[in-house]
Amino acid sequence: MPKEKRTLEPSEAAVSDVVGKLIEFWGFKRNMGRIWSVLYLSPDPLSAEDLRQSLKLSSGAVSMTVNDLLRWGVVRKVWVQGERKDFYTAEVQLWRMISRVFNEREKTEIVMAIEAFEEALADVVKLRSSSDPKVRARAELQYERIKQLLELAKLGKRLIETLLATAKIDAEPLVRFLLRQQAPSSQDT
Amino acid sequence: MPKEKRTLEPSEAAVSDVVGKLIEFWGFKRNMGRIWSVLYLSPDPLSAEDLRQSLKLSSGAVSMTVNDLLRWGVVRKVWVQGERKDFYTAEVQLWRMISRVFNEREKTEIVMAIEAFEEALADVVKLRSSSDPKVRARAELQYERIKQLLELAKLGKRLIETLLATAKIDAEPLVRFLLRQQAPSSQDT
DNA sequence: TAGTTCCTTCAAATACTTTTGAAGGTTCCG
DNA sequence: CGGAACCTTCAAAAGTATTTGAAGGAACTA
Repeated sequence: MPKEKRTLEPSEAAVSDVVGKLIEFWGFKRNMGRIWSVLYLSPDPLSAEDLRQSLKLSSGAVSMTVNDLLRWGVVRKVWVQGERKDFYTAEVQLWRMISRVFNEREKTEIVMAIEAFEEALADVVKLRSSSDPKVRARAELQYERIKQLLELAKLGKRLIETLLATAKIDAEPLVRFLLRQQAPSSQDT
Repeated sequence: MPKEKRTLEPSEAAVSDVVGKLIEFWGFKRNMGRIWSVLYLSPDPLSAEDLRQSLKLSSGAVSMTVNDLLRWGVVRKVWVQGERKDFYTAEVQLWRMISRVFNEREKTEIVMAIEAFEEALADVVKLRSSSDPKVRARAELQYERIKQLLELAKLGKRLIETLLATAKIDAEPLVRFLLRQQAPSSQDT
């Protein structure tokens, strides 16, 4: 059993850093992205110790971060023949991962926003029949504006749902739609 | 000149809190969302002082946050007849706002990721012709995986570009596409 | 049972972000 | 010029989030 392996290739380090940044930008912990990437690029499952060495993390950090990843379903625990410790692999189906996250996080978030906007809208509606013309005018404007927000949120919700459906049926509506778009004039920033 | 106005209606507070949270989730400062919302719901331009009182912020926070919003082009400074201080209004064109942000932030982010993936891919390609079969196999796998990431990133870029185009042409391809989807079975969770 | 190995937990440490408010600058006005 | 109103800046404070590593527990082996 080799016990050497500890450092990442430059390209592996680069990828895990980029994914780490993206994922952080995305609202997760950077190390979640880094660990996932290392697993994703590894031909075989890795142990917590491997990850600890590759990414220079503390044992606690590896344990906690890996558990986060397991909870999000983007990493899996695997049993390796004759090994006592746990090994991990990355979920390689990118769409699946993304849809899981969208479903649990983005969707929840937006659904809550929609509800809140609806409530606010209901409050404002009451004021639209106020006897005070000033109040009425104000309510009228706010009604329109909140409605805009609500519509935007609903549009967002639909976009997310479309993405989710896409991930399930795999590469269906949205992806097709987007791919169809391709080949624009020529500009490439 | 009335000097009373200081507190928000419950519905205003609710909306600004929701938008604040959304915007924070989104990677901006919560107060950016809160201030923008208050302006968005106000029939007329507000001064820094108005904002300070409505949201119980320090003068410094208002100044800095409003400047952030101005820089992002989602709030505008306006001159009010016979007033010495500055007044502000919210950009009300939601699509415009969003597209501006997407263009400056998301797109930059993803373009950088694409470049990094391409570099990593180039590195790995070199190893594909190694004489060591182990190295070769590893490189082969990593090549495929990084390519997947790259493709995903490019898909993301296209999605963003579609959104941007949408905002310009206003309510064109994507919005239509999404609206077309509408009217599913009935569930409204 | 005792000794290993490994994983998890959690309080403390560190690092990062946001907010505050006082100091300083600018503009305007009398 | 002097004072008032306003905006900005920035160092310090407060608040969050992340990371560490030592302690403890579980599972296995001999």
